[in-house]
Amino acid sequence: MKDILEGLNDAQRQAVVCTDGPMMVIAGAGSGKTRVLTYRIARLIELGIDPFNILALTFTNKASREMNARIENLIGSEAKNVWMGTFHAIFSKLLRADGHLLGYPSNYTVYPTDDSKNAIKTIVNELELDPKIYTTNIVAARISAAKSNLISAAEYNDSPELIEYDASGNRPEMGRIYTAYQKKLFRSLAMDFDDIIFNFHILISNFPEILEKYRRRFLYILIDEFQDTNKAQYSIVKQLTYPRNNICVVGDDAQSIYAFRGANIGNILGFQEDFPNLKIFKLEQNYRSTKHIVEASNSIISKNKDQIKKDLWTDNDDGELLRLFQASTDGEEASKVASAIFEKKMNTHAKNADFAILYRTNAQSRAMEEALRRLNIPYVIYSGTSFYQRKEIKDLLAYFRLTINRSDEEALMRIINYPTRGIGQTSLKKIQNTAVEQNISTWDMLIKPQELRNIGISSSTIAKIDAFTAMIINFGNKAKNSDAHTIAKEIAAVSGLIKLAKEDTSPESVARLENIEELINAIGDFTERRNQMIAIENMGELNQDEVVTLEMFMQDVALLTDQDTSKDKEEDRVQMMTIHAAKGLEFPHVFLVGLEENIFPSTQSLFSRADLEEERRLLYVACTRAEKSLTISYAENRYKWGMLQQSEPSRFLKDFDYEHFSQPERSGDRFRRLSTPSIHGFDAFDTEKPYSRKPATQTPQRTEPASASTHPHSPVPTNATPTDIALIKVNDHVYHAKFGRGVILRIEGTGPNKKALVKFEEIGEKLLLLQFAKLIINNN
DNA sequence: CAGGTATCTTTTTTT
DNA sequence: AAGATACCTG
Repeated sequence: MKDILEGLNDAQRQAVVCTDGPMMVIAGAGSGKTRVLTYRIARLIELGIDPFNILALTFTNKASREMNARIENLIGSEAKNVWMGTFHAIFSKLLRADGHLLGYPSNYTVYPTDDSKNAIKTIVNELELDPKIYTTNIVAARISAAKSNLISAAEYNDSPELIEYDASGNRPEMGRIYTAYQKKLFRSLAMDFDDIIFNFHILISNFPEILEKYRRRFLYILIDEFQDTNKAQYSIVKQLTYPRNNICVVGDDAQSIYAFRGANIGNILGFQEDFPNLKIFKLEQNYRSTKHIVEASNSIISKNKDQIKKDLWTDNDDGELLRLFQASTDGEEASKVASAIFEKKMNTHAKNADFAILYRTNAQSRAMEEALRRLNIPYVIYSGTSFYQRKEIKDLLAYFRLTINRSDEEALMRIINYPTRGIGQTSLKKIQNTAVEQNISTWDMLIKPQELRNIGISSSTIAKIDAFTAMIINFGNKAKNSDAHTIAKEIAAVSGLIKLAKEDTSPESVARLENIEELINAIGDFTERRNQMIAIENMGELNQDEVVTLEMFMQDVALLTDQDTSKDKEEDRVQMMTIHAAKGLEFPHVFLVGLEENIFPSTQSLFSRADLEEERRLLYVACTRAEKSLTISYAENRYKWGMLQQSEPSRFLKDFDYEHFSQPERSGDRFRRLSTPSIHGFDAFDTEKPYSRKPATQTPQRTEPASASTHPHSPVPTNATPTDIALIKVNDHVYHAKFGRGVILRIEGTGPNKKALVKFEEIGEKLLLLQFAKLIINNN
């Protein structure tokens, strides 16, 4: 026990020692929060708490794996028995056990985002609604928000507020779509990500005996990144921990970056009200970064209004000054980053893995990749879900999914005619419609030849359908008794997917084949690992009944988003990822690229202070990842959708305290640009300015675009409808914009930099780069 | 019904 | 620039 407490500072130790009752740790960036969590769990176990009674919830698989490893380091293999995982991983597992009470079998499918969006698209189609109004993304976001806030489809349709909201947004049918969507999911015996949380909440709310069971099981509950929990998650945890209230939450409001997913910062603020005898600990000493980095980061976050007062400090050295540079294009930015890494490696003998390149959006990785490759610097991209989103992988997974759950409609539709086997759109549409009418799954229709004949499917088509269903049934029978690796290989071959990939000899197709092989290998690894675990549990005796099935693999797969696919683990590579993915991680040298308006902050966050503050917290997260050095950059021009577009430096750059920066590399003149107010009209709603700070370099000077009179235009009145849509008329083209009702006042500039000054009722004037405007404005 | 070509749409962020 | 989709032809 002594050992465990050693090496902790006072605040950390107090938090670790306090084992019972509700407690909250407000932990600044790099203050040893994971340390507190892992030591606390280790201590609980040493005090004699059964690890099976401890529930530790995280937000990423990566975080839970790391924590598990660290606990194992402290106390050995008992750590494995802790219930540790993401909210989704843990509750989906529990739903496999008890979901039958809600009508879900244990082999229900988890729909990845793509599939739920596809289902929504189908529904909008079926209900004959306008897909331009009911766009998949908007509908998906509404449904997701509803579930995160524990609003069922029925409640949604009963809520005057929501009805009013949707009506005023010109989307009165939203509730109907939600209802149809849930019905469709249930018919497919599928849940989307939000359903996992939502349904588990229903389960414990409607079945007291189940709630009681879990209350007795989870005597101690710990939550990492508490600031990222949404209402549904919080409600579950609150119920589970009652009446013992042995709950420990760890978080940092300054690092809340998942509001878009329903994360509710109010959970942190309200926690104290829910647990009056709460003990609060603050970790404010940063062990990770140099003084310059900590202080520069503080200067950023201090510009936010909504925050819990905190004073992050460090005892570490001043370290290097931060660097900021400008490049003329995204390509040049990438080359500069690559050469900087190259040089630093030469000068300091740093390893590749000491470097991280962070960006706001995944799309920015490409330029970086090319530059690194040119200099032969090895890299790895942590791009969340990308492997599982490749077409060939989704195809093969769809075969697996259908093998396990034949009601899985998205999987069925994806592969019933892929590779092509002569089952066409028209027949399928007919079959699907009939299935919907009879409220059975499409699969159940497919296996009724008589019914198919009745609705006019030709006998040759029926024969093809029979062959297909027979194949899947055959897979299903074999999958029950053979191990995952064997059946996976068989499915890949028999389905014809491998043959299809081999027919084509293009490099892309070769890559596809490799991906298929990689997935199959991953399943092989999985099978082996599980077999070993089973063998250990059985003391080496191999029990014939215990086969590692494909179903076991598939239960994990939808929830894996990290790169969990075995390949090249600890190799020495430069790491590239989005800032979101970097949360919780640290790197000696960080390059933060693309600090430009409309990227960072993102276009979609420009119109509310809350969104803008979330972007600023994201910047704070990015900066605090760095241990020794931090280099920030932006490009003046950037390729977007294949077009070179002008970019402006991010407004956030002027939030930094420049005494922590070295002089820009060539001319002092560059800082001047930083203070250029990026967009007219921002002032109209920017309640945060004026910022009271003295720039290290000279005072901002507006570099105004070409005079307004270049292209005199009479105001174009809008047909403003009571929606959030503006009509913008430019050169005889009429566009719909999503900024609110507006009128174009004038056009400025020419060529690629042409801008329109638009007056919006809600937010005042805004200068839209027309090229850019085209992107966010749908042509009517 | 399949395969080709022309046109359109897309980008926040993640479980 | 790339992937999805709509349309067209055999």
